[in-house]
Amino acid sequence: MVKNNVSIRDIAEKSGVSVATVSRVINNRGKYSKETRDRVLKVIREFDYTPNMTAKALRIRRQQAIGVILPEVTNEYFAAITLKIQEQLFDLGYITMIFNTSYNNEYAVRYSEMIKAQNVSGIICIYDRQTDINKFPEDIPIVCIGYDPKTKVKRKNFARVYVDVAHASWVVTNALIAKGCRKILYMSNWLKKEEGVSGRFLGFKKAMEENGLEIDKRLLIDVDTTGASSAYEAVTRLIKSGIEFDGVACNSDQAATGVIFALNAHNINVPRDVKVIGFDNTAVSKLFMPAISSVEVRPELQSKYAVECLMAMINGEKLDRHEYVVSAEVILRGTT
Amino acid sequence: MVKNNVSIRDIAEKSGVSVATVSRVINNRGKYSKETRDRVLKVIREFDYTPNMTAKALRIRRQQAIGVILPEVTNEYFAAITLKIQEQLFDLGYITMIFNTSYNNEYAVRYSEMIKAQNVSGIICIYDRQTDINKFPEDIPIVCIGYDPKTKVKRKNFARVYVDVAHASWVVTNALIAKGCRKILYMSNWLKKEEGVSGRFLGFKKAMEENGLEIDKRLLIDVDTTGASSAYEAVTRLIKSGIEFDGVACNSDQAATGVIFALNAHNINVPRDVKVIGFDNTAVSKLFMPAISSVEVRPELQSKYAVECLMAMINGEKLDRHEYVVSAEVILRGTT
DNA sequence: CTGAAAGCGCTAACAA
DNA sequence: TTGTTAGCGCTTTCAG
Repeated sequence: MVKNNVSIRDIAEKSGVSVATVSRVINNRGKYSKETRDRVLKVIREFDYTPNMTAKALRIRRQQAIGVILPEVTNEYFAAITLKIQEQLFDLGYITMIFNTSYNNEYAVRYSEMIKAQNVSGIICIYDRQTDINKFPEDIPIVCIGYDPKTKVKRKNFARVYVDVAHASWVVTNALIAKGCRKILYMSNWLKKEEGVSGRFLGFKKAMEENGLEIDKRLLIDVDTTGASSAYEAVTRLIKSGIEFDGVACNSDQAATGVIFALNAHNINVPRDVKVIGFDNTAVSKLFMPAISSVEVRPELQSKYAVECLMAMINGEKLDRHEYVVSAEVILRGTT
Repeated sequence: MVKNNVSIRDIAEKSGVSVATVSRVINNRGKYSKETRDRVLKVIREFDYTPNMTAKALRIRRQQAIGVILPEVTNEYFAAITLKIQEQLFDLGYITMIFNTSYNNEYAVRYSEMIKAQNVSGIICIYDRQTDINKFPEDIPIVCIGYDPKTKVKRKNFARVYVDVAHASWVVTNALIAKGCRKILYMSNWLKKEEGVSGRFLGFKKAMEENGLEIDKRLLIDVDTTGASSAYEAVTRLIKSGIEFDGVACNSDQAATGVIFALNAHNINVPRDVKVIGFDNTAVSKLFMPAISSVEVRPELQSKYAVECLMAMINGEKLDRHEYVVSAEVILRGTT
């Protein structure tokens, strides 16, 4: 059982050296003989001493802690990133503090106060299109995951990592076309925005054009893709109104399940009659039978980049670049 | 943009009072006139001052922070609890630090060091049958979620909240029986343990006995229920060997999907021929069509209890009880 | 009602 | 190579 009361002074006394020396030993700062080192280390072990990080933080004006701001941990993709971040940070001796914004910028603003008060060393923000990162303390390094590369950011100490969605979408569309699809249903919950800026639609458009295929406006569906029901209804409507399609590119696996159920309900076979691809390669895509084709966005790689460049900024290293893009991979399974 | 440099001394100077008074005002400690209060508050706002929590933590020997130890945030149920905990703690002015054990007690032990070093005010441990809570600093209040009530714990400052799984299982079994099931398949990934201690099997057994039904040993299935495939294979084997059953009680929704797919593959209709109930009421149960009947274990209520009694312990209040049990609710949907 | 001052545990500049 | 000491920003006792 860990005790909570022995301080650096106790260790200094017990090992017959000064606190400065103990501090040096603890932090591997050199300037001590091997003998002192061993003696101090022995006493530390003996008394089961753990340096008080609060005191250290106060002194060096930095907590060995990182704030992770994300919409909701309950989102599988965000959770996967958060898990990996925490693991990596732990190995580096950092604590992970989490803050769920629930897609509400008000929250994010209040969090930023707390984060400042905590003297965290850095922030990782999993972007939700709502959080205004300009509200965060300017001297704290911050990296955004999923932050739209087109958004201009003025602050120093900033980097972003994001998925090359345009390319992923291009690959998805090409995969569908290669499987014989000609009339592809494009489903998104951000269609209006995407048509303007987002890469996902651009990749789709490019692939269609390159293959000499027309985009049927009626097959551009803008629904809530965080669940299955809206997708189910949308597809049902389409079927009933006799609009034909032979491939579906969804921006979530949940939507893909809705699409598949709707097709099945009308005796349209997947993948024979219609091929379907989801997004994020979540658990449900593997749970399904046939397993749903999807897009792997490599949360562990995103976390890796994020932590690496955050640490670089914290350690005052010059970043060779401020944008890390991870390319997604299309996983073809039973629904194509 | 939040600045990071103004201290309590600055506020004291600017408002012409001592730091002691500023401190009193900040913490609503009384002993100041309304005028001083207003003046101080005005200056605080003006300078956008946020008290340095690290300094405070050092002084009062407690961080306004709670450590949440859990197997993995990627588990939907754990994530739901974590999300709610973080929200509540934030409202109470506490930071949430997370630690994923990955079901590995080694990790948990190393976390306990870090937690001690951080002077957290309390710990919430979402139990995974692996973590040894005796390894945690003895003076820090701790509440375990899901901790088996039969496990003896000696430490002070300890409370647990758990689901009455026995009752939930009893209700599930009764629901299946009420729907006409007689040969019920009981699926678990902890069968051996359950037959000994766990309440889940007890509830099943009780309901069967009360209804004069025999438990068919061949219908007690012990497989990995964290995914769908093991359940799929187990059910397929059962069908092939001609062992009949008309109801399935799973301990996860993932397993339930595997069961349903296996049945469908053999043209066995759900719910007509076989009724299926999952567990945890996760997203996939609602995604499915027909939606999968499941058991709602109220993560938000579990979080609420956990945070409440943790706060009580932190504030030195005497707990009226050390066990909080939340009763689960069976949600009947399309598969029954 | 208000202020002076000690000190939480640590780091780092400076002295030896 | 080692020690002394100031001070990080805050709370709290004690004196007024």
